[in-house]
Amino acid sequence: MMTRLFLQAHRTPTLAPEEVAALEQAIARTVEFAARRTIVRPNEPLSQCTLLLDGFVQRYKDTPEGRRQILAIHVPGDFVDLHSYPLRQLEHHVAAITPVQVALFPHSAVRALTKESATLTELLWRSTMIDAAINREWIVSIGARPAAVRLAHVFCEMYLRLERVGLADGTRYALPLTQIDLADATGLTAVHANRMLRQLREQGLVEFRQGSVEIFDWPGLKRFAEFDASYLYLD
Amino acid sequence: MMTRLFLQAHRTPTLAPEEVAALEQAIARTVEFAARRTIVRPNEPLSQCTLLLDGFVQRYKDTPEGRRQILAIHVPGDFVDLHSYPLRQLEHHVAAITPVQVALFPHSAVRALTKESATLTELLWRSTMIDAAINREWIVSIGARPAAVRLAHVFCEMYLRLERVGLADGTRYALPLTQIDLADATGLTAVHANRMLRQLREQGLVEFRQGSVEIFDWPGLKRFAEFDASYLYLD
DNA sequence: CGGGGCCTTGAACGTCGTCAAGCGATGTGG
DNA sequence: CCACATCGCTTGACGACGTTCAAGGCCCCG
Repeated sequence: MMTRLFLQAHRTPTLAPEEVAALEQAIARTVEFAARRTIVRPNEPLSQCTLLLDGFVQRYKDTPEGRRQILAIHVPGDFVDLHSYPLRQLEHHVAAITPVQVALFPHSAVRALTKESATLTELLWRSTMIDAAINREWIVSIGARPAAVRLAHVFCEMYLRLERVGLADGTRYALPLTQIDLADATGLTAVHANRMLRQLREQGLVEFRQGSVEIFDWPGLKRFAEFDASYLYLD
Repeated sequence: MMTRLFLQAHRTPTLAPEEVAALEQAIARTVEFAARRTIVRPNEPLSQCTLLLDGFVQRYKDTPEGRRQILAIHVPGDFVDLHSYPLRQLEHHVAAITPVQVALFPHSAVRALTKESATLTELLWRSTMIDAAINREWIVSIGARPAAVRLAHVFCEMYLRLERVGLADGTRYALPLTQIDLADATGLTAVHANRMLRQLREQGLVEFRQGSVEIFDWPGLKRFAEFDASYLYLD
């Protein structure tokens, strides 16, 4: 059951057993990538989609001035580029953060799934729309929240997303990013991200160390981050 | 042909005549809204999608601190909330900017369309993914570009989107926003947006006055904005 | 043992936000 | 028909949040 984590993360709409089977059978093969390896390059014709089975993946763009903006951080159970099915190519990079294992769905198989079942169509489409909802929340964070709040917000979001696929251990979870990654995701410099992380730690809210997060005070962190989970559509 | 502008904006994949007809017949009715009226409220159950026929629409979120972040600006031919079909409710506001006319597609009709044609499914899905690609580019702008460049980038984007649906007159087009709206879209304050607009004007790149934009130097503006249109997927 | 990431901290600077005031246009009610 | 309020635009002065530049430490790896 390669699709187990995906279905655990996306429970609406509910699939019939034969729809689950069809989804499972749409997988052509699995592949592994080493840490920091590129998975998809911008503007190259694509013929398959990538479901993340294990490890962490990022999507990002670089600006001509040499700044990198991370657009999304993906956890196991996420389709990292399902949008390549309707778009046919992507305008951003997709790269492994850690060593990863992925399952590949040929576009032709995705198309076949949409023909077979309107419910399956809805589920796949929905998962790309939740991705977009996360993008929107990041716009709000980067555009309207001060640095420390942005970081706190990321820790809240990643906690819920990882917890949902069974990758949180109480209030602790692995988030194998560098402070540079975190800065590139939140529109900050690494220096300032570092200072804000210290502040969050000293406030007793959350600690980020060596790629892992420990939440000391979940209600306090949520309050500080102005975190409202409705954008994750967990229902 | 209510769907004319939508099909003009989205030419890939190409529909067969009967698919165009099916799309057209999925419209239940048209409705008008006065300027600045709310069209969709967050977290309310939705049963239809809204295609913008005429006028401008914004999507936004408010933070507890009272800052408003605009997430998207929609022009005629845009489906402003097609994502409500798979999501069933939205986590943000949708509101008219100007007086608008919209066409309503019941979710049941959208579902029927996805059953009828995989190509239609792909087209509708694709339009929501282009929306998401625009969200991503806004993340880059807000996260990694200085104020003046952000504004210049918006003017480039809106020019191409409006030009595609025949709403640009040479290098001039209507963009009926206030400076406050522009600031809320770019993560700036109105005061600073005002100063940067003056700078762009004095640099001879672009002028924004009374809800309309005139581009004086398109190549220069594109260069200044680091504008790469591939995220609009115009093919 | 040397080199390169990554993290950490300090100091100085600058972009952008805040506060404040004034202007013109619009609209509403006395 | 005028008085007054409201809204958007504009500009100045000041302050702050975040960046830049710089240096040093730690750790891993070749």
